[in-house]
Amino acid sequence: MTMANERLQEAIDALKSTKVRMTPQRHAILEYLYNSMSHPTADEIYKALEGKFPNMSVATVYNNLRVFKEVGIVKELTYGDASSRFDCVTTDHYHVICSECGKIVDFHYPGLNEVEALAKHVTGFQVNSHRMEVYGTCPECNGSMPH
Amino acid sequence: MTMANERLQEAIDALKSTKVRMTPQRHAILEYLYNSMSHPTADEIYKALEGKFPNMSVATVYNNLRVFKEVGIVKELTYGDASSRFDCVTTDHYHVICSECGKIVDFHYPGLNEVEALAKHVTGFQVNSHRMEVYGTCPECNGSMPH
DNA sequence: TATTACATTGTAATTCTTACAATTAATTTT
DNA sequence: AAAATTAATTGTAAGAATTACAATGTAATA
Ligand SMILES: [Mn+2]
Ligand SMILES: [Mn+2]
Ligand SMILES: [Zn+2]
Ligand SMILES: [Zn+2]
Repeated sequence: MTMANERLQEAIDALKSTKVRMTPQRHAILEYLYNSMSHPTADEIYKALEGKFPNMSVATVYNNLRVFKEVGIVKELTYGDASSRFDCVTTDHYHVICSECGKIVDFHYPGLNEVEALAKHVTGFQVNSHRMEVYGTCPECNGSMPH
Repeated sequence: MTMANERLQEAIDALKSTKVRMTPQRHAILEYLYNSMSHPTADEIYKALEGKFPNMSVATVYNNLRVFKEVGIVKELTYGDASSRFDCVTTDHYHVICSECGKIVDFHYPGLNEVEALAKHVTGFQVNSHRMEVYGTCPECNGSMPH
């Protein structure tokens, strides 16, 4: 069994332990998320599945992504004007985003606990999370790829 | 002369050195930004000025905020679903955001150059910036205020 | 003053997302 | 297995934020 399939199965099991029913659409959306290993938008998922589900509504994609978020098997990455992207890797990690082509690549970094602590100290806030992203250009876009 | 007025004057001078003309609407938007010292939305600015400029269009607010961004005297803070906020402090700083009431408070932290360097190293991206925000609840919202 | 360039206004269009009511499907009860 | 209940899907309308556009207005320049 592939890595992706294994994690997909875990997600399905997580859903089973709630009142959330498994449906063909739901399964397909999850399957797409876990196999793509990218960070697709709702519309990308919708378009990718319209061959298999010609009658599926875009509302179904949004509905289910919300359900998945609530259960905790998907995270939403929000951006300003552009549409949200969805990440089926819910363990802590950060993203590097290409300003040219929009590509998103995961990377890990030992927590920024100090930043949270300092913010708490200087502002008096009760701090519970942070968001961090790095921007730049990917190897394909800055012409530094060997060819 | 107050601090805010001093910085407002600098912004006006910065505009003078370009082809950007000073208009009453422009001046009022800048004045509001520099005096409020908050991080208002386009609509908040629009509403705050409609007494003084009953005929001002919301498009004018957006147009001018774009101009100010291009000149470099204003920064846009983008969020997922919610509307953008605008910051007339363009020097490097981070924000703590209250999840309850939306309040945004500035704080400083010695640059996260290491994070950028690591991201570059592990992803091969040409890195040029990052975004970081801390989330929590403000003293007013978490009931820890003396009263 | 005439010309030109830039700015404002009002409104329509666009994009992403959610709301809603009707229909369909899955689960539970009988 | 049939009936009753509950949840999910669908199609479309509505919402909110932002931008596009054409007409009008104002400032700078010749
Ligand atoms: Mn990711
Ligand atoms: Mn700020
Ligand atoms: Zn790229
Ligand atoms: Zn608060």
